[in-house]
Amino acid sequence: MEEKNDAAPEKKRRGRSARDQGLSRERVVEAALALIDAKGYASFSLRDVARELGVYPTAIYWYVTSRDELLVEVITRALGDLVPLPLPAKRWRDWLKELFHRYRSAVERHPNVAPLLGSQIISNASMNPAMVEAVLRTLLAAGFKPEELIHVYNTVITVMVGFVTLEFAGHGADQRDEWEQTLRMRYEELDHDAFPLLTANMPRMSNQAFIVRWKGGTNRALKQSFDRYIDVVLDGLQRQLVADAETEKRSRIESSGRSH
Amino acid sequence: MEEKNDAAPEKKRRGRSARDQGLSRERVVEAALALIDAKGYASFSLRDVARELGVYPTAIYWYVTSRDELLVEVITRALGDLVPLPLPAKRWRDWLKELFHRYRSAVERHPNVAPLLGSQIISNASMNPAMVEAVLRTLLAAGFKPEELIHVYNTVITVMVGFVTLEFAGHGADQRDEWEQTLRMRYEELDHDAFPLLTANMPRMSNQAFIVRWKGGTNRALKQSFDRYIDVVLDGLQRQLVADAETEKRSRIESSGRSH
DNA sequence: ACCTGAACACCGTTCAAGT
DNA sequence: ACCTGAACACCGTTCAAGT
Repeated sequence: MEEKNDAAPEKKRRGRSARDQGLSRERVVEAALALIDAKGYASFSLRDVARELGVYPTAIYWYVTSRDELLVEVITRALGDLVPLPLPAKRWRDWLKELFHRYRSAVERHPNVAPLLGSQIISNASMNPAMVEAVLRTLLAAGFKPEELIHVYNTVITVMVGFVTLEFAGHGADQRDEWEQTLRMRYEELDHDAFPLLTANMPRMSNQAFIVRWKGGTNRALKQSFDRYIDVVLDGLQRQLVADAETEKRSRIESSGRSH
Repeated sequence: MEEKNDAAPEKKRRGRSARDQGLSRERVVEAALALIDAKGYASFSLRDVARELGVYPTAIYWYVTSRDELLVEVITRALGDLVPLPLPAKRWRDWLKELFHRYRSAVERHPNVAPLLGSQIISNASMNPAMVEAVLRTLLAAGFKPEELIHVYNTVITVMVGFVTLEFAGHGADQRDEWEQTLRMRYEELDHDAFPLLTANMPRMSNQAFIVRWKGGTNRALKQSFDRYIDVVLDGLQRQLVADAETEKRSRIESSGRSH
């Protein structure tokens, strides 16, 4: 147990010498992200941030208007710049692949922010329009039609966010120990007759497949799955591109046939 | 503002006549889900559940050991039975499609639970092994090789969970009004020269595309995107299946060629 | 302008006590 | 067995006051 008190903030600087030249929005955000990295999101509090900075909790409000606004800034900082350098139009697959990898790397560096990525308001506010613009540019250049642009765009964003959220959310130093046992036992005591495939595949699935997980930490199998997942989606998108081009060609031939 | 007090629980039954024949785990979970449906997840508290049931907050602990355990039960109840009826092996695409639609429908009925789906521990604990088993059976029957089963499985789970989490999370009666303004303004004041594609596509994107959203509520464009997304992934998976079958056939021919 | 300090209205959870 | 009742150690946020 740590000593926590509501009284005067500690005047002794903790390690990184807080409050040396006063607070700033930057330093508040930095401290918040550091706390989430260290102790997880579940136990995150503004009061802890204040304690870490050696100030009263209410001092935070001079720099951010609410907890949510602070969290938006934290995610923005954690994600960093996601937009890859421009590539020739034909290399749209490579460009998207790099975008996905950049996003995953960012979350891998700050896995405890993952539970926040599911929360739309916070997630939306922390993504910058430049990224949206760049995705649209890439997709249009690749040849996707304006009418279906929105659906392809939505697919791209889900692919970027969905897997990684699931991969990293709910880990960290939080309280996982109790759940670890419960979940592990649930799968250990599984009936072989009722769940033949699941029990047979337990060695290759446990802690390497979604749902069948109870331990945190990074995991090579999931990284592989992520790459495979990306390839599946890009294959699917390319197939659509080809199909569209063909129907277009066909309809051009038909209409020119009619006109003669 | 509602009247909230820490004193004695209200004895007057609220609407649905709470406490008629005593509490039960079932009734606690039901009340919790009803509260989340009505007021959103952000403001959810055990104490509110107790108030709704007309008991002291601590009475809840006779039926669940913690807030997290209650939330797991809530998700389990909200998701319901996801496993589709068995289909012939060749119809694996239809089976998966129905699984995805069942999941989406469940979350659509209880959109306020969406932020919880990102949190692994809760999400994992609320999904039953029967679903995992059924997915494995379908994928193996479809012809996916045991070595890559885990990656295809992980892809399937992400597709099921990822899009819908993003689609519904962060909505409901919560506190969205303040953010609504902030986000709307951000996109309204966007520079046309710096973001030509985004500004040009605002009419078809605003509140219908991920990130470029500020209003809650269900949305037809996103449902369409979901269906397109599913098709893209299924196309990608089928392509892999075909590619695998071909390399296998080729290697069989080669080896038989060598043996003769 | 920037922070203190007190206060308000909440939380989840523990534990002893009642019936 | 099931719930009350008090208590503990927290929260986010508002607002007046200090410097």
